Amino acid sequence: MKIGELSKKSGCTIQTIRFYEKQDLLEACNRSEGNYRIYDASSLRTLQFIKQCRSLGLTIKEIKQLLDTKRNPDKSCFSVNNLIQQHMIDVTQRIAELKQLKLTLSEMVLACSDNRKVKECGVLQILEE
Amino acid sequence: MKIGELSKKSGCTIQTIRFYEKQDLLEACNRSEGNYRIYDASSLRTLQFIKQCRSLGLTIKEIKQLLDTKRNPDKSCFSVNNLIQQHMIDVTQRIAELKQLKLTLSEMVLACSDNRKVKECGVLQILEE
DNA sequence: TGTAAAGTCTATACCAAGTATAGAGTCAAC
DNA sequence: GTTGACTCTATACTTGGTATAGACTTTACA
Repeated sequence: MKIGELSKKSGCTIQTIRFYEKQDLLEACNRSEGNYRIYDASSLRTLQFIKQCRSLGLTIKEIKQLLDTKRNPDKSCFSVNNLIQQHMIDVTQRIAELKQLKLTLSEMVLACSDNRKVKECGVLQILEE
Repeated sequence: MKIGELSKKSGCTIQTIRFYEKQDLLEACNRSEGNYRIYDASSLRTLQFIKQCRSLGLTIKEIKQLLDTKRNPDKSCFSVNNLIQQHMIDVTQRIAELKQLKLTLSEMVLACSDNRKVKECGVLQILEE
């Protein structure tokens, strides 16, 4: 299949597919006579894997490591578990930060009301502290 | 004061201060004979305000709007309240997304254990679904 | 007074993970 | 034969900084 079809089947844009190839996430595929990229089912599976990983927030570098790991089926999967666990710790940490931020923002919302003037604005006063 | 002192007092790096100036967040300040930037207490206050806003996750564009608004003390502060409320909605939304992500990640962690081989890895199996 | 070190200047490149565009070539249908 | 859809490469742009090179200014010390 050509890149347009792969794009539709995977839900990635054409640009993104080419971008992943340049980043060595997707290996360079065969080309048609007219220099069009020709993909097969395996390309689609890899792309879906990449997309899944990206939706978890893994970086391209991390996904590259996962893809490398997958090429050695008999090695230990420790690094995979480790990556996911560390990522979960990071996400947990980020949630905590955002919750604190939300608290701060809610205090700011309470500190003012519409119909005030800028010079009386409770939000700005907090921001100037 | 020169930029190094402003940097220490504000906690922003020298590069960041110059970056904010280029982005029109900090207005161009006076220069010494040797072309060094010379700041005063008002620059420091503005910079602290910017830093505070950035710590809330406001974008440079949004901060610029706030600074513009501050220049008209007698106008309504509606836009300020609106900005913060919308930002809180976004943060709330992001927290929900991250919580869902954390759930997914925790399922993945449970799906595997160390000491498995790559071809048996529960995490990779989920990622390949 | 000379010089070395510290501070500052501008301009440019880099990061992540794409997105957007221009300008050219290819392919299929009518 | 030509129109339109598709694809190609290369390049620039996004965000919020960070890092660097190479030059200039100022300060400290002998």
